[in-house]
Amino acid sequence: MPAPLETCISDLDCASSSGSDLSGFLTDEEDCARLQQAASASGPPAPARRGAPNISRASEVPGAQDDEQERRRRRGRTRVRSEALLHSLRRSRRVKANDRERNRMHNLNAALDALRSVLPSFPDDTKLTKIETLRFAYNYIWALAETLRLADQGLPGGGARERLLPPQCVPCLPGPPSPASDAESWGSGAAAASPLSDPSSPAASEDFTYRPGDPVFSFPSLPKDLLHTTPCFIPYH
DNA sequence: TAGGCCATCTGGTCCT
DNA sequence: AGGACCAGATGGCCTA
Repeated sequence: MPAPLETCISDLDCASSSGSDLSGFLTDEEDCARLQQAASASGPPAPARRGAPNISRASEVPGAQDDEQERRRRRGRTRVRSEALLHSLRRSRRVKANDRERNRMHNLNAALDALRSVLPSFPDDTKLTKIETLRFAYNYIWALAETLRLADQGLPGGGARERLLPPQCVPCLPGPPSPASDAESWGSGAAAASPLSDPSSPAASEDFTYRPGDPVFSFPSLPKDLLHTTPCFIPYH
């Protein structure tokens, strides 16, 4: 036979697993108040009360046996209350931890959004998934670094950087897509298109799969061979 | 309807 | 002790 307090606690447990919206969730104070109210309302354990007159006050029924019963009842009440408060404390900590975790994930998502915003994308309303954002950022950084490296090799003195990567091209280089020509320049697919000479290329180790027709980012001023070794792409959604 | 993506909850672990 | 971080579980939403 479930006591009111147990019912109350199980209600709280149910609330904790009910889903994402915590707007209707009990606050810590509400938890405590509710639990304490339930504990006091439930009074002594049911078996002690059953079928007996009110003998809760020791002064009314003197005697060692009754005193012992009263002590047991009090111990029981104390134990129930401490368990309830412990439960409430745990619950309160859990709710706070959930809140922190939610904020942490929101911050992480905000950082991902910031990363998306500096990555070239096409079409404009395409939103990269998290994993796509990370992979593409990896590729993009690799491509820019490779651009600088080749520029330095070809045109020592540093002027090449500005010529190859004018400010307006960083970070949004793409321009109008030309899937057909790009796909052609990539060959018939990722595997066919990338006889990668550079093992450090992201494409050499990742499962990037480019399909003909996918929008491909082309770097207008990049050497052609860099295009072949730089699988920057945005997959269709 | 299955699969992918995502948000959230949760308990464990590590760090300050 | 409390917070940050992490990974697993779960359920909702969307799309092919």
